[in-house]
Amino acid sequence: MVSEEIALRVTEAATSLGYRPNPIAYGLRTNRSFTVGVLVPDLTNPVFPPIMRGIETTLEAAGYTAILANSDNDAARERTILDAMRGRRVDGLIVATAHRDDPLVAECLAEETPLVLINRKMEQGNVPSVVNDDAAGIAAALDHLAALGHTRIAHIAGPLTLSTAHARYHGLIAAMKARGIAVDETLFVCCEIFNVDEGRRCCALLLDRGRPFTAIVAAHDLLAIGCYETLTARGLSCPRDVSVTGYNDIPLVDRLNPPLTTLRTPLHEMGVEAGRCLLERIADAHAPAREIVVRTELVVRGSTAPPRTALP
Amino acid sequence: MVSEEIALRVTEAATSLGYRPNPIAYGLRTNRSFTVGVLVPDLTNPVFPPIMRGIETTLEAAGYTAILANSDNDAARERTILDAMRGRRVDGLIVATAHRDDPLVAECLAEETPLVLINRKMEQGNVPSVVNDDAAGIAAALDHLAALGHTRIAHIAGPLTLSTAHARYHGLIAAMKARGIAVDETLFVCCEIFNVDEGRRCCALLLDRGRPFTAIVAAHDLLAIGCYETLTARGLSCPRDVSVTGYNDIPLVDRLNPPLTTLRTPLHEMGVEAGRCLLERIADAHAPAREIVVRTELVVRGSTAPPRTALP
DNA sequence: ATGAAAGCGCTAACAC
DNA sequence: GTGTTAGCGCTTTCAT
Repeated sequence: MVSEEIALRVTEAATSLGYRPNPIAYGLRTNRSFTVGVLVPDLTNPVFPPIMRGIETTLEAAGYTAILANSDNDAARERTILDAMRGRRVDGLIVATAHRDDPLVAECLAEETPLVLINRKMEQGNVPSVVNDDAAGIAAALDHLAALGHTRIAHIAGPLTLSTAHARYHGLIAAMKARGIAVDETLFVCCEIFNVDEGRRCCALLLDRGRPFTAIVAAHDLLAIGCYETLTARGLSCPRDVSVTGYNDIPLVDRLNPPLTTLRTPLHEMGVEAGRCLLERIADAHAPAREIVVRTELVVRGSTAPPRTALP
Repeated sequence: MVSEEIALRVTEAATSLGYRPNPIAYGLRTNRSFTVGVLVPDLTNPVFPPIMRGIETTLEAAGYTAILANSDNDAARERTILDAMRGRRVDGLIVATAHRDDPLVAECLAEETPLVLINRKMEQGNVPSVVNDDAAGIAAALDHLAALGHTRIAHIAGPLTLSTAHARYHGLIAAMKARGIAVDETLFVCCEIFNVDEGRRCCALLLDRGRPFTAIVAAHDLLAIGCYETLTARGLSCPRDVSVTGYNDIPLVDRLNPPLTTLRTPLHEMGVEAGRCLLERIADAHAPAREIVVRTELVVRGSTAPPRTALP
């Protein structure tokens, strides 16, 4: 309607004058912030940075930015953060802290805040989520150990209120049963958090129980590293005395002594999918809640070997 | 002026009705977003998560939230991100990607955007920054190696456009001179990025030059890890044939084979300080630009030992 | 089709 | 002091 040239000159003038459309004003009017909240337990856990980058990749392309917060596994903090994020009018939420039955998530859902769980899923409620195939992953670890000849297998599980921990725990039991391996629940212990200290503590607990075992399936690489330490402290050698497997294949575990046999999860890809899934929900709050399951791959390294003799 | 009870009832009613002050409207009116932008090269580099957490700690207490972006060391991306952040009307910027002479930073400064550099500083321009004492750190590494008896010492530096790399490079040379150790610049090589691949490549380069050395001072832990790999690949042993030191003490380097001798930098604290410093600048854009220098501590582990014989 | 005006939720400036 | 109003920069609605 107006000449091309004029249009161009106007645009030029605008930029040269330093004009930038103000997203705050835009947001006020349209009631959107083009911001999404990402809630993780602790960014320092090496699984989260790649996930964050994946999320960023997707969101950025769609003009969204992420605001990140760490809950440190503290429900009160989680509540504060979630409130603050909703107060800031985030357009959606990506939550990596959810428990299998999480009132905070339920609340967000009730308020119709678009929400996607990552590395977590809800027991019920039809919440979109991105997870890896925990049962298959843990079964692969078990298969590997069984093939090496292990039959007395211990498990350090995560807190069973977390879906991943729950799925790995029950997946392992199911896999053991399927393969005719005796399930001795005194060889199963649950940690409180996925970190090295807890791995150390749980491994000691296992050893102190006095029931013989030749392998430990840990529900997280950091737990496996804790096992390394306790084993060393007790004068035991991995893999000679005890084989250990981890979960997630975080950076540098391939260079530990011994290199850790673990399950590789495509963390970046999970982040990408979570972002995509959230954008879908933002576009249509009543879109069907998809559950995206990514593949997990066993990476065999030096921490697993045939059993020498049952311990202790 | 109005009765306590009424006031309480009003507040109650407000919350029960789900009222939340709208920060978007607030921001539109006051021209503040209570948001700061944090720009890092790559969150996946283990130095950044603790820094982020430190930043978060400070900002959160002051009611600010951080939006994070990764530049992947790409100047064009950096520009896009910075534009996007300023477009979003961030109240300030924390930048970990700056070069010693960075036009983008200069531009932000010219626009009077409050800005703090972290783990970087500018050659000139009086920009507030939080850094560790690179010269002292690298000198501590050198002292340690010298005390072990090393005299032929190689250095894998970072890109010299980065202030940390620059300070470590020149700090090392100064320290060598001060101790009467011959400075052979053919034993110095600069990498392009701080990562394992570059460490591998640079170590190979050093070996291929054919000048004998018994120790490598790497400007980053990831570079040191790359050295491990090349040394192993060439049939050399660390620390028997070559001692290696890193920088930053990132997680798990204490559990490598051998455990890495490195310099511990208080990353979380640096984040906290950067946040604090930025808040100061936001409160008063013309506050004096402080340069905060945190202490660095040498952590001696298994990757350094007395020299056996000069290589190759 | 095009242009004018109202209003998003809040605060700051202004009268009273 | 206290209550009212204008207006932040944008979109959307409503006249024209």
